[in-house]
Amino acid sequence: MMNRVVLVGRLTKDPDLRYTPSGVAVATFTLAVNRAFTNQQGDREADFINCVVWRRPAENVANFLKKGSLAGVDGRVQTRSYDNQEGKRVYVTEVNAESVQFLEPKNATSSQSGGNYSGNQGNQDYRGNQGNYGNQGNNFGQNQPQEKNQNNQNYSRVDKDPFSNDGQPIDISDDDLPF
Amino acid sequence: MMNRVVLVGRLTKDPDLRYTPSGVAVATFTLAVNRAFTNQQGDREADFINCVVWRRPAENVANFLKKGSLAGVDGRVQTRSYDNQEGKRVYVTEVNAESVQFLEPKNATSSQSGGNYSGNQGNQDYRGNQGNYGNQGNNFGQNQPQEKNQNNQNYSRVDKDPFSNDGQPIDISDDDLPF
Amino acid sequence: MMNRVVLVGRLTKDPDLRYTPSGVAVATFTLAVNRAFTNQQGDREADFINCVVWRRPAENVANFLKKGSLAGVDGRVQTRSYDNQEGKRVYVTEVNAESVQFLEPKNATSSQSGGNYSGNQGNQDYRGNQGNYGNQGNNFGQNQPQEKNQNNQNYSRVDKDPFSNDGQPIDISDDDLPF
Amino acid sequence: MMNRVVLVGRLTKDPDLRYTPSGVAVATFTLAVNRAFTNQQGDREADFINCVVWRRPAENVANFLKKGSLAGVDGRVQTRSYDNQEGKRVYVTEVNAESVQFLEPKNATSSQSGGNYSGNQGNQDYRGNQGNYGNQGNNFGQNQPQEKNQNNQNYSRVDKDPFSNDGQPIDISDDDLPF
DNA sequence: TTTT
DNA sequence: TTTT
Repeated sequence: MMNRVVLVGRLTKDPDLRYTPSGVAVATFTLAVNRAFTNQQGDREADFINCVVWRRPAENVANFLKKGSLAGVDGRVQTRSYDNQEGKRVYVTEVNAESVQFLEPKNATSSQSGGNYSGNQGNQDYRGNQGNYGNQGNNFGQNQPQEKNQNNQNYSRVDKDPFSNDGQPIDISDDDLPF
Repeated sequence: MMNRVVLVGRLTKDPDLRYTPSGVAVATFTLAVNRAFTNQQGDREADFINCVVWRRPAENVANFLKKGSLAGVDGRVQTRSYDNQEGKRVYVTEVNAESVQFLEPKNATSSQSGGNYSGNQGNQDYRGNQGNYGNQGNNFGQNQPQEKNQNNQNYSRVDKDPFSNDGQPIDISDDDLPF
Repeated sequence: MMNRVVLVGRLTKDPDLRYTPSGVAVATFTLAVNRAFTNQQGDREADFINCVVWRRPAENVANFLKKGSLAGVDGRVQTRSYDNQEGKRVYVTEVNAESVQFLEPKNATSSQSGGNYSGNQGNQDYRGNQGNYGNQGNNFGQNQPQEKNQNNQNYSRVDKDPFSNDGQPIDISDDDLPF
Repeated sequence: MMNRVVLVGRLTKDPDLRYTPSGVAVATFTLAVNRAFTNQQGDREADFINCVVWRRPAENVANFLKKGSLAGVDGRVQTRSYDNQEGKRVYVTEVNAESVQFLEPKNATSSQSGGNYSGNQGNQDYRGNQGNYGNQGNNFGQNQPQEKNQNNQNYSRVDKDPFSNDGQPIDISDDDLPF
């Protein structure tokens, strides 16, 4: 089967970075993607699309993107469900970002060249360099200049729905890792 | 901004065709898209992605696809929200299918060549050339052979969330048309 | 069948705008898209992808993009062939851009909000609603501030291969219109 | 930058499988993708898009696809150039297939469930299982039933342009590996 | 014939 | 050099 999404939009808020109990980074953010057309009232709407990104690119996203950043996402549409606090099954559709592209030019946040935070399709892995997957051809590892002040939390258990992180952390474990 | 999705999967149920008060066709269906990889337990999961399609292609979908049909979708990710019966705001992410491709070969349902039901990607054009929009190079208008028996309803008001059509039709009007 | 391409990259040169004998605008440009990974020598390469765009969006491209501009393209891969001056058949693969997104932020060339030049994705609609096709929700018609100085030619016959416009205009007629 | 292509079409010929001097599998094939719309003469054309796929998925393609097979490709547009026999530089645009999806249902060639030959974004690689990358969740490794009779060649040097394999093998070495 |  |  096939499943591919490409988005370009702006972060509605700073990304949210967390770690699974076993230490895997997960970042979530919402992209506002303005529609190309206007509605019947003549105004342009936007779609607000929830995105998840894992591991190294998650950390890059947390470090280099913030509210308002222009970013591109290449990934897959994913669905999951969980039982909310009222015991009702909730269905969630979101985008699993395999790579996130920073499109804020030269000036913004920090990166001097427009970074590419590629995710789990990592080519160089084939040559055996375990450990820095997702770090494809950019040098974020070496020089991470002036990182954003980040209030990223380190839960031992994080909210099942990373977008509604209303405090009570629940039950996303490593089982939710997409690999 | 950019927003593009391509999916290939199978319908989880027969598509649901409805009409807005002003007579515009809307079909909804869910595509099961098997993932290319297995989870930690070693089994292959699927994503269940809700899709909406409008106008002529909606009718083609209703006529030529059914539960289990293999179909391709080219469209956009869209989000909307509505207030449910408990007065709580519900956020929905779904795929607006601009074109739907029938991938069931020769034999199945009916179409002899694999039809392409192209949708509303030329949005502003729709007002005024009623009748052959979306009918791009296929001949579904002329020969719709052995249509599926269809129980499609014709509400004057349809459910705000077309995927949870639990009977009580609410408040989707022409305002929900994406053009 | 399905055919979808999404690209983000930079123009290698100013776009080239021409007109068919019947007055239809065609712009061509090449996008340099840097690869996410490095080659065996450790350096990052780029793909140089030829793009074609028709009608109103063609004019927008010519007016608002220039060498080095960051742009997004949503379109289809297309192939054609022609006989070159030695009578040899030449096969060409390029991207037909249905919409072009200007991603140069606020400052650059002109546009204040990042325009979206949507193209010919509603093909059959074009006959008859001349004039505002492709102008989806942006206001380029009204305010085209400080247009680039443009040396766009108006051939009565343009080169069959718009990317090798080596002077001798040949044989692209309206037959090459993708609709 | 971003670069994503999704195609569904039919193979115009049996795929061509070769090996680089160092033993890496490369398959090439051309997808005929029918256009959704008709040209001015009213007939439906097709695009003939050259595709390349590497390693394990290359072998799967060679084993399970043949002329006429319906297949989906998820990959990137790539460009390269080489000097032909007349010493003239030739520019090539093709699709690097990261994953290839077999869409021929139940009956055809062999596979009983519609295989997914995923390419070099292989998730399970992250856990260290070198050697069977690209084999994502399908079981082609174990049961490759009734393989097609294949005349696949094993050049020590293969043609620089894998699509014009006119006999004289030239100069594609491991340098052409996209990783 | 390539962009930052 | 094109597929159903």
